[in-house]
Amino acid sequence: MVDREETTTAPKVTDAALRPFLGFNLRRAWNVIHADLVATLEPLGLRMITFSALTVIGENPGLSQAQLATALSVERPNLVAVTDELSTRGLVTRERLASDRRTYALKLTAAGERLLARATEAVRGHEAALYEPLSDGERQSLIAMLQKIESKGTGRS
Amino acid sequence: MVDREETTTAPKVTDAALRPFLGFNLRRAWNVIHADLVATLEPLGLRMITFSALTVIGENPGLSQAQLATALSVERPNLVAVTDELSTRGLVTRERLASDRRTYALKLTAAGERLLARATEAVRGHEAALYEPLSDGERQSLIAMLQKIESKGTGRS
DNA sequence: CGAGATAGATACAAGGCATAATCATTATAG
DNA sequence: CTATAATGATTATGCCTTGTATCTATCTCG
Repeated sequence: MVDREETTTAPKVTDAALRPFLGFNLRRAWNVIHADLVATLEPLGLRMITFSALTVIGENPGLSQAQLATALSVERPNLVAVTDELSTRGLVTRERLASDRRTYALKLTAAGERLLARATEAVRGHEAALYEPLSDGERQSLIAMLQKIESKGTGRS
Repeated sequence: MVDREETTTAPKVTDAALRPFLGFNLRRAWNVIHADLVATLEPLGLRMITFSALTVIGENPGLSQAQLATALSVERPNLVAVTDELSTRGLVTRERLASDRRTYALKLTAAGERLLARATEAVRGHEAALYEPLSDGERQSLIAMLQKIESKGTGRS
């Protein structure tokens, strides 16, 4: 076999030049969280978007799909499949408002409440594992810093 | 116009139930950074992936495409279009290695070096604006915490 | 009533990202 | 030395997510 080392130049490839950038580190951390979160929700038959939708509906019963889309920062058309799925699975009810028959009032069913409770617990556990190297104070400060960064933008992706 | 308040139920939709989750805040912060970063690189004719590639090539001259793919956490096939573009634009050279004529040695051209320098400066400015609400110490601690979270994962998305 | 706006839905296009298969080259085994 | 396996680069392909344009039904306002 041939000597793998070039003996003259860099034998290992580094990303040190990208490490000082906040965006790079944020993206990599997101990759880790995302992969773990998907694995956490998959046994419950949920995706990130359906879990988020359940959470916001549970917090704001009776809201419309347009309001939900705004809260989740997704376009209205992309929410249709989500509410269809949640409705078909019997997790959410869509009732027409008497005052405005264009809009739906979204509410969790009893099954939706139960699944949301289970999913919330699962996600808490998932986050606790990722949070593990951080102290309580660090976690709070991390979220606070992320929100400060978020506030610098217009809010849309 | 009609009174927007329902006077009986929640007039505003909140995402307070999602705010305690690290993943939610991270994703929102990423959206802001991503949108601003795209806008920053667009005038230079760069995308995130091409900027990252230029940076890593500049830091590791002579590396192969497989090494670059690993460093950037992208699949090899998806890197072909990137190196094609950089090569066509005269920013990067692809030279066959005499020792192994399968692999390319990627290097920046003089034009590539110049564009990378300009882009790096632009991205630094972009990040400085987003960083603005944070102190120097907070920025270091933020990146350190993100790297701790990243280290909890397997590294793949 | 008629113009304009809004909620939801549909259709469609574009980008990101992963897999499988292919080709050329190199390494390894008999 | 020849056959086989392994690797770098490439192509083709498909999935998933997300955005835009458009349509219908309904509501508000003049």
